[in-house]
Amino acid sequence: MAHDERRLEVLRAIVQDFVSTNDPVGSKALAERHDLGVSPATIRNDMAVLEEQGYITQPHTSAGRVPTDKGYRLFVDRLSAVKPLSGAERRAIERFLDGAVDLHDVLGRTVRLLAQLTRQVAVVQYPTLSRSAVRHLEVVQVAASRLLVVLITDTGRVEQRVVDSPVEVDAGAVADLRTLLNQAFAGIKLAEAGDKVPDLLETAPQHLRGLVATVSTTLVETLVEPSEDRLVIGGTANLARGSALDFPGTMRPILEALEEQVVVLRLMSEVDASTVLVRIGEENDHEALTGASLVTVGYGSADRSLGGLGVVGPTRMDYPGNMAAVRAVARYVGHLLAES
Amino acid sequence: MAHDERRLEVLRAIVQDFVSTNDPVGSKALAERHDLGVSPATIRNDMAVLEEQGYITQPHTSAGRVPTDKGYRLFVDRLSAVKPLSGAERRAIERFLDGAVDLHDVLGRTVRLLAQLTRQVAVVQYPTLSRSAVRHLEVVQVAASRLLVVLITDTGRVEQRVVDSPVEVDAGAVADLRTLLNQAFAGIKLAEAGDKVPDLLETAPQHLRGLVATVSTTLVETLVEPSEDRLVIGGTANLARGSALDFPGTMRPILEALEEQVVVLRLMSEVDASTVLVRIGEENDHEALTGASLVTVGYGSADRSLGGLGVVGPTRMDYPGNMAAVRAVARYVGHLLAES
DNA sequence: GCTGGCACTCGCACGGACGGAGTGCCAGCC
DNA sequence: GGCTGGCACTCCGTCCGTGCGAGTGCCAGC
Repeated sequence: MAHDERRLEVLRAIVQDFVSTNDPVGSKALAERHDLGVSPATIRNDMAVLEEQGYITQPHTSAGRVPTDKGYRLFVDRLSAVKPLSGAERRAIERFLDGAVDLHDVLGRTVRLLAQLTRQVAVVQYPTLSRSAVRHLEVVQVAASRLLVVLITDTGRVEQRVVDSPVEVDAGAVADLRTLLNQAFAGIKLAEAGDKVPDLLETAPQHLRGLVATVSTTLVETLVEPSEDRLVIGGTANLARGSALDFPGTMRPILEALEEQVVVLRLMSEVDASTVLVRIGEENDHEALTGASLVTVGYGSADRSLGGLGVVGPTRMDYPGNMAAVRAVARYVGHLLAES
Repeated sequence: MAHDERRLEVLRAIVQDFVSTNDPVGSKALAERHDLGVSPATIRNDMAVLEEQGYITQPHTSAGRVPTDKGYRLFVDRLSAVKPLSGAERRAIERFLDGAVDLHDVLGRTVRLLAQLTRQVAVVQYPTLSRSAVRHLEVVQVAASRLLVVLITDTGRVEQRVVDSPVEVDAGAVADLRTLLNQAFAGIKLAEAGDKVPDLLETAPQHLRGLVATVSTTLVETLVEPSEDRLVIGGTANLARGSALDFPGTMRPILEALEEQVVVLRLMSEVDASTVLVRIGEENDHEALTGASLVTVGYGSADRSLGGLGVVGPTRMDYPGNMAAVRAVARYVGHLLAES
């Protein structure tokens, strides 16, 4: 069994060296840079086995070895210790995020912070609407038969919809509508808001029914759609850093996938706040991302995940470091949003 | 003078050919592809003059000529006819933008549309806050001494601020505060909101003064800052399209400048709705953008510019096409926002 | 089961040769 | 005076052959 253990040690060394140098790593360099206690020849044997098992591969005969996706996976699952953040990094997180004036600002700072800490592309999801609850609904009249309805959630999101009323409305009707909507929906999770509509319609006074029906169905329909979930993306310049080195093809499909927010949103839908989720290369369903890795986690309080955040980078990334950064930032953002 | 005219014609041909092929263009190819009515030898003479005047240059001896920034400038100013959009493009604009549910959606669609039409990076600015007027202010209590103030502008922007009150407030105070704020600020341009604060404080009942002061100064201070103006950016994948071909250095500084929204916002501050503004290469103050060109224009109604939008791309871009697209989109967005 | 040695493979960098595209200039022509 | 065809020249990009170095696999020995 000592064999197996050393072999894993060799794999770890290969991953670490390759991540830091971006050169295929050979047996000699490995023996020099790591205290494996054996000679290059022995390492070569181990490498041959690792290659046969599919954990590493050589770009061409007589080049060093490079980890495969499977190799990275093993590394992440069994070989990487959680790397604690440095004090400076912790302080940076606080300094960066404190003083944000609103949700937009918090998430904007978060994405910049993450991009800076990890030197990767960072992605932050707005708190999911369907899991948010209504804090307040505001109705503003913008024209005789046109209303602007503003939804404020308990997570700080503010959404607006313009609704055309079937009939002209006056100030009194607007006030009544506001009261009715708030009575019906305040404190209710958006995912469950639809269930309240029948009740609401019943209690509404006759002359307001049409208006209430229009407004409430518009709200429920357009706000619960997952496409309404939003993303903030930052640090795309980091993609261009190693460009040719990191992404053998081009980085274009990745940029496209990021702009196609739906793709990333689907990935985000799987996160939860307790574990950092790592997807490596081919593990990604989406074709454009098969050359990339994602490190994601949910943020929010213990009992309630608000949304996800994470980073996207080459498979050749510093997994322990990125996992630590993503987790730390998510925790801090979770606290921040729980407070407000 | 016939000389001069033909020389300009040669410059136009060079720009057009170079934009479409990305190869330095030689005298022979020019004579073949354009009806200039003279032989390559003559064209060579003209090219020598154009080069001496600084409109074109050769990457190296015995390569074709390439337009300089100055050459593009002349082309844009005197040689390019406004290229009308095709019917399909016009229809695309309408199809793409109609059906947007709110401001966020309108601008998101706009940026995607522009990126698609021009195949460049597109940038759209949110309606400037300082030029917007207050439509409504809403106050929601989130804790004993913490209020959420929501500002709705006549351009459809919704901004929120959390304000910590110096004293605990009750529901009545919140309602009074709401009324006071709306009385004071409704219809007022944000840029002038600061002037109203003293009046407001005077008319406020004694027991609300502290609260009103805190809230109104927070609003005025944080909302009038130009940094509060926002940008939507899209089509960054287009940067990667020609990458090495279009941007000799890397595209990284450009991505960085785009993320550094302040840079672009400053550029946007100069636009107005009547003329399309083109900045070519070195004409850009910002160093990272000296290899790029910007085509921008303001959007809004005739009497009032709300914000700017435009595209960023290599100096080697289709200026007439991009100018036409940018202008058409800006017009349509202007109408759309004027309605709501 | 580990190690040192050795032959082998292969990619890459270097350098010279070649071809092609394009130019500038000049003499002649309209 | 201006345009044109011809010509010599320049220089880039490509291709090919060589040498070098890194790295491997295998084998015999400890």
